[in-house]
Formats: sequence, structure tokens, C-alpha cells
Amino acid sequence: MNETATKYDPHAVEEKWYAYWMEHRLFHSEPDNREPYTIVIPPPNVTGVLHMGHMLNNTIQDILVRRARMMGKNALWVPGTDHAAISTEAKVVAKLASEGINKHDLSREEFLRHAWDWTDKYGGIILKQLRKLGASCDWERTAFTMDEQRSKSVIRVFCDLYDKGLIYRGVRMVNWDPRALTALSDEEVIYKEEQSKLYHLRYKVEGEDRYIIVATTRPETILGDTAVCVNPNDERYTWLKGKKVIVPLVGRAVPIIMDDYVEMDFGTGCLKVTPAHDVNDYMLGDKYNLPSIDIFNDNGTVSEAGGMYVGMDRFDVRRRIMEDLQAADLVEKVEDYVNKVGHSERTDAVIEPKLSMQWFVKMESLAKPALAAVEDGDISFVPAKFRNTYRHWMTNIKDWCISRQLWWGHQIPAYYLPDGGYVVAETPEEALVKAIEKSGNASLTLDDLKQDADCLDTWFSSWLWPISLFNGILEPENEEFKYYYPTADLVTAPDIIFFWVARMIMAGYEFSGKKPFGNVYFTGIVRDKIGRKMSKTLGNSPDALELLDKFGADGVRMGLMLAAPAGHDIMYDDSLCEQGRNFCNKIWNSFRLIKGWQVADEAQPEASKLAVKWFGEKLNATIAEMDDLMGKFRISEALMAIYRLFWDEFSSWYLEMVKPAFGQPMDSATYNATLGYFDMLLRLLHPFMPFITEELWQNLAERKDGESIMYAQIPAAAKADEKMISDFESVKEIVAGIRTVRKQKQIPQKEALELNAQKSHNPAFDAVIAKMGNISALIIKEEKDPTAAAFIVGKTEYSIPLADKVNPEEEIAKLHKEREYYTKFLAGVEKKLSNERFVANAPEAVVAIERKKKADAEAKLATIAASLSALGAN
RNA sequence: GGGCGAUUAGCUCAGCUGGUUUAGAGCGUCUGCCUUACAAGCAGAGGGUCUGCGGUUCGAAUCCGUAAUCGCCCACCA
Repeated sequence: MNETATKYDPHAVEEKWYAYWMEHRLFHSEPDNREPYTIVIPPPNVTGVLHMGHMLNNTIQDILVRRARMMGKNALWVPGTDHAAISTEAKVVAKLASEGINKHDLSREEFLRHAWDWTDKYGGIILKQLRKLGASCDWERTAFTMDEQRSKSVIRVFCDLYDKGLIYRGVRMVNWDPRALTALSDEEVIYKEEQSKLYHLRYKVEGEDRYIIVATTRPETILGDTAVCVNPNDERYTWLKGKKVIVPLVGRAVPIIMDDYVEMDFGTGCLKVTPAHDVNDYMLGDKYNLPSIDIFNDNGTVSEAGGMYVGMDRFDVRRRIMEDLQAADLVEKVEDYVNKVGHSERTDAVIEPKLSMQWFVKMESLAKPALAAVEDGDISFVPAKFRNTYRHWMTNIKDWCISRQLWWGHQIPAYYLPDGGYVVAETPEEALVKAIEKSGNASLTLDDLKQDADCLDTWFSSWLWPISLFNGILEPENEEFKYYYPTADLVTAPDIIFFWVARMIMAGYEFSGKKPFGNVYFTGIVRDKIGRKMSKTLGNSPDALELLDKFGADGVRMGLMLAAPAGHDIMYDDSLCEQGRNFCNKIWNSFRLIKGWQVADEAQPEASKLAVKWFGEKLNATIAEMDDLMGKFRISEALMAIYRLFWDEFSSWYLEMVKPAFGQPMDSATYNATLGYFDMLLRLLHPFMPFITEELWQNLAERKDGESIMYAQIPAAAKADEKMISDFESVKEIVAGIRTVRKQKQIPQKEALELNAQKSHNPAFDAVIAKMGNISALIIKEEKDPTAAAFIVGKTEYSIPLADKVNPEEEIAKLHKEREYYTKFLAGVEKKLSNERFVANAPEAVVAIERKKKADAEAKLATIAASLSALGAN
């Protein structure tokens, strides 16, 4: 380490200590007698790269884990990645396409080989990047949602739920992603407001020369129309009862149905019904036994069943059909219209509601204990407002569509028999046994069984994450599971509360009988300076690795944390990281100062003795404050507390008080106390800024190989001497008063001054005042010196005799200003006290405070009056 | 359409069960200083009728109502 550099250089330091921590396996945890503290990482996508959100989220987790470790707990942070079925498969498909390979020309096995190659190559890059941030994960436990243990757990759970009757297969209207070519769960659909059109189309009434007008946003779906619906109470349309209308262009006659689902005042009051491509229309179709014409292929082009525009994309059809309708004079009008359109969370494709055969989980019974856990506070949410969101979702929960028409993921363990029917089993061998039993056909072989081609939703493996990491599904009695589970805290972003958090809670109770974690800390969303969400398309997200490089990991961590109270979005700006970097520098330079001191065996100066005593109290108070704040997950406030202790109290006051004169040595008592304090400050800072604290801690004293600040304990708070702390605040004010006088009168610090004080002055810290103010003599003197520059601290007036330098008029003006303030203040207090109802109703303590305020203000005014009269004014 | 949350200094936010807060912090701004740890620094200063209105109370930034603005979540009006 280069002790002469005035700037902290994070680069070499970070690499060195991370390697040291790894080499000595300091992140590794095994069950022992200590209290466990466990966090499981929200697994990032296996092919993802580090972004601002990850940095925030993982910094918080690291702070919690490192702090727990330093409080003597057996801390474990388990890392891992998620196979992210849809997005990974999409990436692999795109990569193959760029090589001229079409996914569908490959067998499932061939495709999976490519996918695994891709995963091996790019997978886990993000985990390497987390190391640069300082994440103290137990990398030996790195897991993957598709590794063997996790995969087996998933399959076991599927079979278990199936056996319990909680998983079923059926034809339902699902959200279809025509780009990823798979069904999605409701949660994977993002509704976005879009500027679109409302098309008013003319439907001819069969056998009459009359038309009705139907309003739609999707004219292309008329190909699938099988009815037109009006409200039975709508008098405009009673004449339509029992009639049929002709679908424009298509020429098909469809019945008029009457249902009060239709809003009379929307559009024209006529609704076209396309049961195959709209959830509500499906419901109507079901109710009125309408035929359902599926006019789209899986990729969103028109199918043979559409009869026209076959093979054309749905959006091209929209344009074309409108041209054709215009030409046939079947368009009444076109209005601008804003509506919400569902998009795929992963591919952003516009969702097509589609009827298909899928697998579902019945959620109602799973939700019950999970809801109760949060309602009863067994699991607490930070901030608590997310309980509302959670409650609402849980009480309106719908069945979960878990099948995905993908290859990358856990293949559904359902096996179809040659003569129909299927069995669900953990392995093909077990399936065969069940199949033989079910069919009564003993000659069946493995080749006769055909496994369901679909994969499971990614979240069907993620919801088991906390349990499956400790193998709690397959071996619920294993030692690790019993020790580490339930985990302590979960740190995640609120946008996956339904995807993940809620489902983990359900899985926790269902598969382990216990909650998966005690607290859920919801982070904010990182936004840019003007409040926009950071996104690739906007290009407003700084490159995470560049930031780490520019400001150092500690600087970035601190910058993010300073602005990140729980659940509060943070507006990112580089100035935050600059502040973090500057703080690193401050710490660095304090260390340089301390290490530069010569130590001699001499008596401890009075000022140093006082400083040591005072800072000890201040340290105690801050430890207590941090304990309290961290207990409430007010992490940024805890950081601010230690930041201010270090910068304002330790650097600006303590070090200045004990600092020996230039070239002079320091007494060993003060020196050792200072080293002790510095050590303690480093410990308190370490969870937030792991690298610089390790570097300095290692250099602060001789350390054995393998020793680390990571395991240096943060002691429990002792009771602080509040009296001493508050007395010292007055001392600061006195010193500040002296500094102000010096500044106003342009008297340099090196010129010693005399200070007069009234007898109410507390002499306990005189040595400090003398040193910090460069005061040669502090004289208790009641009478006023008109040639002295005065200031008041508390009730006591202080003055510095300056002979000719004092301008009496300035002094008088200053006193008048103070008098004005205190007169007003006193009037306010007196008004309160003269209110009988206040005195009668307010608690005694509150009244006493007001009385003291009054007495203090009066004393102060008396002091001011005396000073004024001494100056010959009033 | 329902719900939730926010609105406090130029910016980002504290202020928890109303009373030692006629309101605090960090950053930024302004003024002096390259003082032998640190100019990414030091010493100071200025800056707010707590979104508006009404109410409860002896007392309101804090509780209640209401309006406005913003944000988020949920929902099957084409």
C-alpha cells in the first residue's frame, strides 16, 4: 500500500482482498453452534449482465450478511442463477439464427446441447461481476435452477402437487406469446397504454337492407366472429332479437345474442364476439354455445381457418382488411382511441389470447396460509405498504398456468399412453409402472410412453429456491436444511412480488411447513436523474462495471446506499458515487495522519484526555443508533450515522483535538486510544465499504495470515453518557464562536487570543477550548468589556478582548438582532404558558419544558441587555 | 374503474405513538482559505408560511376530511 498517496486507489486493493477472502474461504459457512443468518440471492438470469438494480439489491444483501457475520452469527449468503426459460431460449434461438440454423430443424436434444453450451459460456458472468462489487457469497454453494438437485426438486414438487390434485391439465384461454411461441402466466403480461384506433364497422342484417355498427380495436379478428352481442336492455337494438347479421367481407351469418355484459354506452353498444381470441368473448361463447374459430397460427399469422389473408401477419392483416373494408364501403368511421395492450414481459410481443391445452396449479388452498403469514406478521414486509398489494393479489388469486411451449427448462413429467390417458411420475421408469397399472397392459415398454413436450414456467423452479438450495424438498431431514432454513431476510425488487415472493411463501408453507424467510426487504427502482426507469432502450443506464472502475466498489456501494431507503425509488446521479469516493478518500487520509504520528512515552495532555473520553461516548451512542436503524432496515440512515461520526466527529473534532503540534510526538495513551477508535470505525464501516476497510484494518496492526476484518466483531452498544455528549455540543459552539470572531476580525488561527466568560461557563472542557480555539487564557469575568467581540452560547456570554479591532456599532447591531429573535421566541412561549387550558391539559413534562424555555430565554435576554448597557446602548 | 402511496430547503430525503424541531440531514449554492492528513479538502453562511383549503385539539409537518398534482399496483369496456 502506498501510504504517501493523498488519494485512495481502489483498483489493486479490491482485487487483492477479494482474492484473499476467497483464498481463505472466508465466505464459506458450515452449520455449527452459532446462530445462523441466511440470505438466498434472488437468482439473476443465467445469461444476464450486471446492471444498476443488481448493484443496489446485492449491496444491500452484502451489508446485511457482513454485518450479521460481524455480530457473531454464522452468516451464509447463497448465490446462484436462474435458467430464465423464455429469455434464454430466445437468446439461443437468435444466436442459432445468426448462424443460419433454425430451431425447428434441430431435435430437442440438439437444441438443448446448444443451449447448455451457451449457458456454460455466458452463464455466470453476472456472478463474476458481483465479486467486483464485493459480494460475500459462499461461491462453493453456487446453484442453478436447472442443476441436478434443483431439477429433481422441481419434478418431485410437480408430482406431489399432481397427486394432491392441485395440478390439472385443461383447455383454457391463455396468454399466447406469438414470438416466443409459448403460453404465459397472467403475471408475465404487461399492459401498456397505446395510442390506437377504434374502428366502426358495418354489419348487414341478414335478409334486410339495414346495418348495425360494431366498434372494435381489432378488425382483423372479424375472421373469427361467431356472433354479435348487444345489451338486452338496449332499446336501440330490441328489433334485432332473433336476427342474424353478416360478418363484413367474410359473408358469414352470425346470430345476435343478448347479454348484459355489453356496456350500452361504450362504442355503439354492439360487440362483435370472437370466442377464440378474446377472454370475454370466450366467456360469451361458452355461455351461448357459439362456435370458436381459431384464425391464427401460433406465430400470429392467419391460419387456414381464417379463410382469407392466410399466412399474413396479424398486423399486416389489420391494415389490409381496413383497406378492403373501405373499398367495400363497410367502414362507418375510425376514431382515435387509447387502450391498454398486453405485451409479453420477456419478448415484448403483443399477447394473443388463445385457447389451448395447458397445465395449471390450483392456487386457492396454497394462498391461504401464505396470506395469513403476512397478515399475522410471521413474515414482515419492509416497507409495510406492500402488505396491501400482497393481500389484494392473494385474495383474488387465479390458477397459475405453468406449462410453456419451450425446450429450455424442466420438462413436464407427464407421460402419455399409446391408447390415451397419461400418468405423472418422477422418472420414466416409475411412469412405466404407473402406466401398466393404469392401462392393465403389461407389455408396455418405455418406448411406448411419450413425455409431454412442454417445459415448466421458470418461476415454478424459483418458487422453491430457498428450500431447494438446502435440498429441503428431496431430503427434508438433512442437517443443513434444518440449520439454515428458514432463511432470515429476502432482499428483492417489488416488481416480482407476485412472480416470486408470494409464490415462495406459498411453496414454503406447502413443502416445508415453514415460512421461507422472516423479512422481505423491498428495494426501490433505480431511476435516472429525471426519474425515468433505467432501460437499455433509453440508454440512460450507466454501465455498472464502468462505474465500479471509476469510483471503486466502495464508492459505488456507498453512493447507492446513501439514496436508497427501502421501497423508495432512487434517482441515480454520479454525484452519489462521487460522495462515496470522496468518503473513501477521507478515511484514507485519516489513516495517513494517524500512521504518520511519532509516539513517545510522555504525559497525556488534558485536551487529549477529554477528547478520548468524549469520543468514546460518541462512539457508543452511534453504535446504539446503528443497531436501532439496522434493526428497522433503515440502512441508508445507519450509513449516514457512521458517515457523520467518521467525518464530522472523528475527523473534524477528535483528530483535531488530539493532533500533536507539527513535528511533535504523541503520547502513547492517546495514540493507542486513537488506534482503537479507528479500528472500531473501520468495523462499523466494513459492511458498507468492505474493501477499503479491510485494506486499512490490515495495515493498522500486525495481522496473522487469514485474519480479516470480516470476522472482527462489532460489540453491542454500551450506554452512552448523554450529559457529556450534550456538554460537548456547547464546547463546539464556543469554538465556532471563536472561529467566527477570528474570521470577522481577520485574526489568523496561529495568533493566540484571550477569552472571557461569565461565571455560568462550564469549565470541564477548557483544555479543549484552549486547543481548538488557540486560547491563551480563559478568564471568568462578569463585567462587560466594551472593546471585546462577544457571542452567546446557551445562557453564557463569551467575549474576546480586541481593543481597537472592535466596532461597538457592529456589536450593538448583533445584539439587537439576537434580542429581536429571543423576544419573539419568548412571546411565543409565554403565549403558550398563559393559556390556562395548555397548563391544565398538557403533560407536566411538556409544561416543564416550556417553563425552562421561558427561563432560558429570559436569562439570555438579560445577558443581552447587560451587554448592551455596557456598550452604552439599549 | 378500483386500490395504494407520495407531496417538507435548488435536488434527494429524515422527521416513527401529535408537545425540548417557530422543522433536520446529505448533496448543491454563496463567502473566506492550497493552514505540514485530505482542495475529492478546511472554516463559515444563506436557504422552507412542511401542496391548497377545511376540521379535531390547549397544541398539527404529524391525526381526520377535501381538492390538486405526481407515481405505483390491480381490473374482462370491445
